[in-house]
Amino acid sequence: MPLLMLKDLPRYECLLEAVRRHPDLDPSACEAYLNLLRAGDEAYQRSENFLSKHDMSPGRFTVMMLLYDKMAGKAIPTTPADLADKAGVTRATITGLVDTLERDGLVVREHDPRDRRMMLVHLTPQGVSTLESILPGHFQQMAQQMAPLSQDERRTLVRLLNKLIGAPLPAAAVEAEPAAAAAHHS
Amino acid sequence: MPLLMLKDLPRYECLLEAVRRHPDLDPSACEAYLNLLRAGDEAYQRSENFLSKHDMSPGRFTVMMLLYDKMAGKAIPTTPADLADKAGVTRATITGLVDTLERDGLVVREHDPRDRRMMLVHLTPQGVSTLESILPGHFQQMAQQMAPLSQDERRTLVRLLNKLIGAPLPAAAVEAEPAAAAAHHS
DNA sequence: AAGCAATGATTAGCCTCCTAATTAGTTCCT
DNA sequence: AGGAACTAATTAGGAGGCTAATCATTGCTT
Repeated sequence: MPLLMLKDLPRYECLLEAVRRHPDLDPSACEAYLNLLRAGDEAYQRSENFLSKHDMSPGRFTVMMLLYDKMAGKAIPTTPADLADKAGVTRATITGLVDTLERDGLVVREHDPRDRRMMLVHLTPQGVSTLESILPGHFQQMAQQMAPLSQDERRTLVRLLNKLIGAPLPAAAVEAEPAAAAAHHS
Repeated sequence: MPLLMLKDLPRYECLLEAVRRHPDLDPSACEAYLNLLRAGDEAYQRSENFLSKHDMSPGRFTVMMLLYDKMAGKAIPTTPADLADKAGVTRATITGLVDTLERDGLVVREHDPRDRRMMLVHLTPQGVSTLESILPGHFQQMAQQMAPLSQDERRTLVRLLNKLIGAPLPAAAVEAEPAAAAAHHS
């Protein structure tokens, strides 16, 4: 949830004024950027707030969703490394999340019999039923958050956001950074 | 930076398929929601990444910006409570951030002479110059992130996001309220 | 067959955020 | 004047991120 942002976004006129002292400031970019962060943060926090009522955090929920076979309602055994990869966090983070999920009886770890370096994590029956008790509310919650937009507006929003997602940064201009972070070496 | 989300967003067909088992799922809402979170997170992380090169975090940066008089380039003394309020975090969080900023010589704390319960935090000259050395890059960074969108698209995006920001939640339905989905009482 | 590099998971230590409890100082009320 | 109630800031402890270092197992190489 940790965003930490301005509670009140600056008005557009203020941005225009600020350009006088800061010629690098692009008012329309800044406005779009701040609103994007604000909207994303708000959506995130609302979900987090919903999940917390079920003793769940976004991280825990994500892990459980990854272990859950949506169609069959079954548990899929998965390695921590795979979970980390799919969730987009480090393995160390997965270790911590699985620790608490296991403590709460929602998942179990066991050694992969073929390669004892690996663990296999999967939902317990209790984990499955807990997850299934949360999902309907979670879906409703998403639907409510997007309720202010019509189908058409949602399509437009998705189209615009997709222009931003994964857009390659000019990299050179962001900072003198030769071939480091943007490279394909994750 | 802590978001923890699916690295690969589900394709729309998958969402349609999932509706079969989960009737509460609204595919277009879900798609819009996931893309919003993804785009917001990506923008946030890029900024965080930029700031970290200057030994700065979003939290530290926000505090410094709040202490900075944009027009005059001066330091504005502010109480921790006021900072917490404007930044949208708790006072305890501000205490921690100001601790490290003070340790690094970027801000100073002093007692308010009128009311010794209160502290006044303000930027040091070093804090001002550090901030001013970061700002141009920060502004460029925002501009680059929004570069894929035209002026018109930015306006549209802001308009759509504003429909979401601060939209009142039906509240009743978000709470644990299973069957009565259609009934919105307030 | 023994050693060494690679791979998977964990641990350790740090940061930012939270809530709840504590400490310090002010104000208000007889 | 002396407490009671309030308000500001901090501390304590927890969660979830991160990176870097460590431990365990595998498998390759000689």
